[in-house]
Amino acid sequence: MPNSDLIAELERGTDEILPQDEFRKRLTEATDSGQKLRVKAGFDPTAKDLHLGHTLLLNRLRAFQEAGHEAIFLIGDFTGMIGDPTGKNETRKPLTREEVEDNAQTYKEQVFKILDPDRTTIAFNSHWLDKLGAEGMIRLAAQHTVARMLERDDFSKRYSTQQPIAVHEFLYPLLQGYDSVALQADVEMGGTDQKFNLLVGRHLQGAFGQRQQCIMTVPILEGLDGVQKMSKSLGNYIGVNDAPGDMFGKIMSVSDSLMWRYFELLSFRPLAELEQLKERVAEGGNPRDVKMELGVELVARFHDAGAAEEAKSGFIAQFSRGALPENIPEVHLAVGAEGIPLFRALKEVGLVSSNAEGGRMVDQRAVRVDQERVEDRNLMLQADRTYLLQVGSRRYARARLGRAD
RNA sequence: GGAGGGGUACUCAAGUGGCCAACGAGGGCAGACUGUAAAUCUGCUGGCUUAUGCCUACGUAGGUUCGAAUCCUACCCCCUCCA
Repeated sequence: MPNSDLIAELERGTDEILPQDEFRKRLTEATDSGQKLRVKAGFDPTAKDLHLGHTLLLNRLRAFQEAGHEAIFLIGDFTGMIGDPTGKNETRKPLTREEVEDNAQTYKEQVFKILDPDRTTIAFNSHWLDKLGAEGMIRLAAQHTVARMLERDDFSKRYSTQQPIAVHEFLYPLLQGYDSVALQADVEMGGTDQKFNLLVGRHLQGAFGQRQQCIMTVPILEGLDGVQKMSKSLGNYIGVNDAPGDMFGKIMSVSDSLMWRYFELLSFRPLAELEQLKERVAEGGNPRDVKMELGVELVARFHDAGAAEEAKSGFIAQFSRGALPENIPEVHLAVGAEGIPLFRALKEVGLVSSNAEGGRMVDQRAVRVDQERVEDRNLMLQADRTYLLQVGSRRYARARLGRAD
């Protein structure tokens, strides 16, 4: 019989567990009989870089691992070629075998920052889906009805707003569900947006005469904007591979209300401790300082404690005291004897994407040269000199001007 | 297969012969204010430097016209209803 602390730890940060009493029952059974639960979480190999949103799931998986259960990290190399229909109307280009393997490799490196490699089973669903064949596919498709497919929130929404739905998109939930059959999963977890797919897996296991998996959903983490879900394509993410300074900076740029959300979902601190932090702020403590603690915790998790402290002090130096960042990229430019106008140099150095934008930035008083604000876009930068160029408060470059002739 | 609706910039969305590089909103970027906060306010948000200029861009390809996102023709794609 697992104690209630363990159950709470496994269920921490989840959105829904269906059916919950069955889950607890199976957990008890497994503990009593010394059996391991097979806990599956699938990942689409199209996204190469994991971000903090993905880690919510990994944290749960790790909790199961620590409780002695079997974590199955499923790489959807086959299903990735379809692409989960998440409302984007762009068609995904199929990945080649090499790309999939390449992505899988990158995955592993990132995933094992959280999971214990010795206790993780990695599976590729092409293993069994390649062999399924047209006949198997049709048998599979016969297990579900169009009406039930259309129940999926995403499909019904698109259907009613006259967005296209391709037939093959219906196959995705079926295939993902079949993964659970092939793996004989006891528990499957995913984001709340996966609920439908997870339930299809449960349904299919029943159809194939298996004991049906329990499903566990974790919340979708909001991105840096605090509104949309964290995703790479929206550019509002914190990647697990982000450099310590970037990671820290991104966390600091988050709004205070989002900070609490991040604390709740990402921090490993006990809930009681979070209450204390909230109290501290309520009593007049600066939320910024609390945010720094979150930054330190997360940077330490994905890098190490030393990097975390460095990121923090670097941040304070740069933004609170206005010092220059440490690693300013240096770019060599070859210019004529007359030099180069500022707006053009900004483009050449890569700080802006076009000459026109460079000019605009200067006009908007966003540009500094050697730390002095410049308002003349035509300012000539001389050859044989080095200038520190700055656009806004985050974009820096050192331009070393050599002679072209 | 038939009938109808639709395809405009990062997204949504106006525009139905010149005043359109294209209203507006969102997003993004920048400035002010700050805690690199958030919220708010302001500006910008095709390219070529410096041009009453040129090029690229309103699904694709042609055409009409002094002039087209707007009109015509063909084609492609999406949606709805009918079969």
